[in-house]
Amino acid sequence: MAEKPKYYITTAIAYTSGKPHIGNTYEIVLADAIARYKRSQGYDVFFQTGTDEHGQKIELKAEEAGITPKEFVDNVSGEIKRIWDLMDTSYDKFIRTTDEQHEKQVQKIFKKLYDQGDIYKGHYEGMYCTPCESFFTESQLVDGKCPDCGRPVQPAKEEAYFFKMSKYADRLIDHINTHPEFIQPVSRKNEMMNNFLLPGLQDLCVSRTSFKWGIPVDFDSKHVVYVWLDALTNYITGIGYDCDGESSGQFKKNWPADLHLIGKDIIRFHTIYWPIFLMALGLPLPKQVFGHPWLLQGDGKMSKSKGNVLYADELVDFFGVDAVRYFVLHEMPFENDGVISWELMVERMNSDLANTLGNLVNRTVSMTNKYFGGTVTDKGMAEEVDADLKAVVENTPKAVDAKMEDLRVADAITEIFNLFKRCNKYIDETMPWVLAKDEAKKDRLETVLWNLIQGISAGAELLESFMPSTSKKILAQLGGGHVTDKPEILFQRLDLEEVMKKVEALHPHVEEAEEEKEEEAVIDIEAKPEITFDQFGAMQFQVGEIIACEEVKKSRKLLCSQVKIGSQVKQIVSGIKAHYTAEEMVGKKVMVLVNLKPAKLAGVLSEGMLLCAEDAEGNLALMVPEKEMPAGAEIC
RNA sequence: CGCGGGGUGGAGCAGUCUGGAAGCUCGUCGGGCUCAUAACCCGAAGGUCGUAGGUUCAAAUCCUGCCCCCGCAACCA
Repeated sequence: MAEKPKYYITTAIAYTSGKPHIGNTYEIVLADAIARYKRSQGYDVFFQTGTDEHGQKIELKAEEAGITPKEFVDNVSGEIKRIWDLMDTSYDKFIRTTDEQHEKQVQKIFKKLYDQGDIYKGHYEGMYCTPCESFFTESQLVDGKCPDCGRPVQPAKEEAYFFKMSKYADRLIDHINTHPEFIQPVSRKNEMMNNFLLPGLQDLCVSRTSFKWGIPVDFDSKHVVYVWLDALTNYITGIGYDCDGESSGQFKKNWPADLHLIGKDIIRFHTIYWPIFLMALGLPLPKQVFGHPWLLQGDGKMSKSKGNVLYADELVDFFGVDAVRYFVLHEMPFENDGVISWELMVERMNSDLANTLGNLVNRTVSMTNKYFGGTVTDKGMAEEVDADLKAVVENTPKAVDAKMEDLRVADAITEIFNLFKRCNKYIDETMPWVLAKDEAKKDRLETVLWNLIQGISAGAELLESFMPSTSKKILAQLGGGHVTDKPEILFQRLDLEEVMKKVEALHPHVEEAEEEKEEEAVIDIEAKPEITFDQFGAMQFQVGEIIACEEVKKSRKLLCSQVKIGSQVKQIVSGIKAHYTAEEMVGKKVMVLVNLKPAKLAGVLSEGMLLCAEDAEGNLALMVPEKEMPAGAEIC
């Protein structure tokens, strides 16, 4: 009565700031394929996904939309769940970080870690955006600026709770070294070690006071729990972890997780902070974290501003659920980013799904109907050519298994399609239509069709993990020897031009973007709150003459200029190396914000700011006076 | 000298750890076949494996320099 081995797999929980694009959707489909495969192998699988719903960004988005944060996340979380369901994913639990059970546990965990001295109160020094009244970590900055309003941020302090990362660093380093499979792909391991662990881990700030939409620290109501401590714990709270030792049987059975499937951008959180939190809680670490690559749009990264974002539901409208599943799983290599575009999608659809697979099923069903009225059995008239087919049929499950063991899902699918190709070849080798003309070869013909049906069925069964409904449809059509009388077209070939026309109708942006360049580009940026004249008056602008300029060593973007303003000379560092050389800076008269608090950039003191205009591509242009003006002239 | 990944026929990728005749899918061209969704099968053309050197009997693979691209990190005051 050996129990089936358990397998606990999770995806990262999706952040509810907006509708997920195909890249996000890839992750859930990948996880689903692995979960289904493990189930088919007899594992007792628990598959968890969900949504991460706290944080300032959401608070702001809700405000913009004029609804409460809860209403906002209810909407988006519902939308995400709808897409996960649309993609036919077989998750067992969809957790939301706003679930009462989760929130309660996070509070308890925070308290426990505080009581045992892993969390202490201190001061947070981070980058502060004054207009937005928000702190950001370096990693949240967009191009070094405030991710919300795009303005520069300043270093500042606020009271905060910290987690003593350093206390557990050695244990983590040891764990990573002794468990080479822990971080996948292995190339990521070095990145984590060299960048974060070996130089010494800094303590992590685990609370915020600058916004409200989070789980409150119950013993200090000014603070909410930092989103990562909140989000990561979903992996244990979702299966019934209890901080007071009352964890559910489900938790005891499933933890530690066998696989955390995440995007490569958040590997750091999952291979450093999360393990350390677990150590602090006295829990075992997950067995494996796999940071999968990204799906990118052909002509550059997906971004909403470029208008080239692909959404799962839109793709499904064009191609159907299983075709989209097939594409994302097949096109995504193991270690490098994959590419998706309408053209590639149509190509895969036509060549793999319609031609190789769909047509194979269709021709097999047709022949079985035509020659045997829809029913064949094994007549045992084997010939030499059958051997190779049978060998492939027999070996494919093993090959698939080997690939899946290494999480090489794309390769596993390729193995299955190789089987289908082999079946197509078998038809040409045996030429059933020739056999059909000779009554004496009737039994041989029936054997051939039987072999074919066996082969295709074997492939279809393997396909269940990847394209569940297609798998069912094929098996139903073949019926183990009693085929349907009318083969249903599994995948209809698509005409690329027609598809592109429809896409064009849906997304006219491509043309618009070109027109914008020809006519005159206009840029709308997010409006900032109104300021008073006094606030404006607080800023002092003057004309400055650049008398010397050099590149800042060890920096990619910075130029350090000596700027003459009246009789004094200020040193100003600017991130404009990509747009101006040091030589061409010298002699320019530019607009300078003079009374900005000095700060160090790359260790170099900067005592002001050179003002630039920036276009949509991030090109910069220094502001220069339209007429000759002396250095030091006030700008008002 | 911050860390790391990448540059392989027209397109998208494997191969690099463990040197030994450059592979897959699509596209192109030619042939075959007609059961099938103008599908299927066979064959061919097409690559100095980013670049310059080095090690070796032998280098896409190992070593060194350089040039591009991309992540992370950082520093766009």
